Amino acid sequence: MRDALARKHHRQQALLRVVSQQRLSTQADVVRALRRAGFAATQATVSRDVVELGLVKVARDGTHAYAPPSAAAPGGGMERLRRFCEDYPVEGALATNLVVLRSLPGTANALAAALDASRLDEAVGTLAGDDTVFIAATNERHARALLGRLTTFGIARKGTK
Amino acid sequence: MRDALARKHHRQQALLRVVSQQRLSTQADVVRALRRAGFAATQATVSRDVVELGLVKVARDGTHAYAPPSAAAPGGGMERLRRFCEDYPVEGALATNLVVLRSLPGTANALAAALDASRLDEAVGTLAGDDTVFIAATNERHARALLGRLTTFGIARKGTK
DNA sequence: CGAGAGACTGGATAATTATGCAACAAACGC
DNA sequence: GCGTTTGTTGCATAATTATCCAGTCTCTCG
Repeated sequence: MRDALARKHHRQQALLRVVSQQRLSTQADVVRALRRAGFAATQATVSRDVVELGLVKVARDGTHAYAPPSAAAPGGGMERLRRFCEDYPVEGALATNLVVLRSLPGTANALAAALDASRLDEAVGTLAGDDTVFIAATNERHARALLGRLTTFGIARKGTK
Repeated sequence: MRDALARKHHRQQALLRVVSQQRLSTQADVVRALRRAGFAATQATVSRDVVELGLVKVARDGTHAYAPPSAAAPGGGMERLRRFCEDYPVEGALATNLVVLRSLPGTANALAAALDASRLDEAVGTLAGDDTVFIAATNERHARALLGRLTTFGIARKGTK
């Protein structure tokens, strides 16, 4: 399944790119743009990606267009998290409404700080130990969504569910 | 037609208000919220208002919700606060008679200054740290009212509401 | 005053988006 | 290995949103 995960990640990256560059007013447009970029996906998949990436559909000058989340546009605090995940191997697991992340010993606080700076909507609070971070979500559904978003930063899903 | 114009304006104001205060995930929800606020309108009209006001439908926490773009109604010396909230994501929470706001690291003082300049009646005093601002109200009732007003500026309510 | 233009709205419906379901692939535990 | 669990996707379709069109109201001009 590593294949599928990698494909998904690449597709979502491409998705962010095309929506920020072009004016795409429907998901069908997005599908076409992705196809031109070499990614095959259906409208259903795009719809799910939109949720996971937190994209918005804005109404502007009488028309509509998809856009990246405003927080991500000005290079919001998420850049730090992204860099962290590039520098260190981080694994994420689900425990009901809790997302449990494990990184290298001594780096948990830095990771938690980066998470806080990212202002992830689903996160109610974070708690860091030495190499482990707990992220509390309001419920299992949100925790699941949160972990999904984190994988877009390069965090690897770990079993133990 | 003066009537119709005024009605439209009032409705759109109410629309901005309900959308920034509640989590409305469909236009049908919006219609119901408006009706509770004393405004009759159909989904078709709401759809048009959404375009006119530049509202966005954001995907968050795995669900969807309408939100103000970053523009809202006019105010007094509150313009600075409004602009601040447009530029930075600010979250507000309630702690008895205290309103706790969190913004991006290093911006708390600017936020507090903007709050002071707004001369909010309910605020007895403000105290800024690095990314957090405390606003003291005389009592819980006032704190609650204050947070409600702040949400009309685009400050997101944090916590179970 | 009556005709015409322009603004706003709702009903009906076309267009678009979200989701239940099933299929399949990978990872885990035994 | 083999059964179980989790994750991703497409298809079909339900749910939601945008828009066409007609009706009403008001203002303006002749």
